[in-house]
Amino acid sequence: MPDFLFNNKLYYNPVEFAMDRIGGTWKMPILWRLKDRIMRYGELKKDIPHITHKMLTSQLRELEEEGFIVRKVYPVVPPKVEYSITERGLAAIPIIETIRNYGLQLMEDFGVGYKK
Amino acid sequence: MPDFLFNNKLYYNPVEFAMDRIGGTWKMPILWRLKDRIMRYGELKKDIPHITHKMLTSQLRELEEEGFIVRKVYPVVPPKVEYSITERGLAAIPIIETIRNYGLQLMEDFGVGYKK
DNA sequence: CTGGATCCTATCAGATACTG
DNA sequence: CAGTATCTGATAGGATCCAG
Repeated sequence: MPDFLFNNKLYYNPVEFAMDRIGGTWKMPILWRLKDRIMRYGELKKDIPHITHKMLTSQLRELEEEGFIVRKVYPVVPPKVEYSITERGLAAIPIIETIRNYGLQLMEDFGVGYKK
Repeated sequence: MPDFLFNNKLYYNPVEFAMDRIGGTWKMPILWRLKDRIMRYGELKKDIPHITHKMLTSQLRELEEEGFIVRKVYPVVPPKVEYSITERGLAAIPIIETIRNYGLQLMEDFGVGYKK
């Protein structure tokens, strides 16, 4: 598997490419919540624990630019913006589920307990 | 899904936990190469393009500490060290394969070509 | 041959303040 | 309500040098 370029960045393998699109701390949690419904910015913010305003905004921008979600702005006051998932975004859902199940299995293997 | 602690680090979900174990640029490439054979340090170094001495060493240490690989030292001069995969490491292989296939699919979807 | 330590840089991500 | 800008600390990763 040779190296390849995408957006002027050098990748060494397909795993790295995939993780650059949907990896990081927040992209999967966002896609997961949009998988079966449209949500407004504020809803996402309330629904995803710990995420900061800045991170939510920037991650939504990147997911939109790369075609995983769609942003729809209603020209009203106060502003209303809705986010929905695309075909490309939906294709990522089974992968997220797979990784999530593996994570649960690993947690059990490591004997990880929940914080009270 | 509540938060939980592992090694004094706070995790928000199982995906994050999994990616902290086998994510990053180098851990999957290393596990992948050990999946069906024992390899020496120098072999891994030669076989994984772009990896630096420091990163190979540190990633091997972490994978060993968390039980994904085993390190066997032969007390000879010059030193000989062999790395092999464990049951826990083998359990990660299908996940890596899944992500890899998804990455290939995404690359096609994005029309990514190879660097000559 | 294998490994450790040091220094340096780029990027990531949190906090905060400001805007229409 | 949603978004932008700036500052700053934390972390990942590369280059290089020394050691048994």
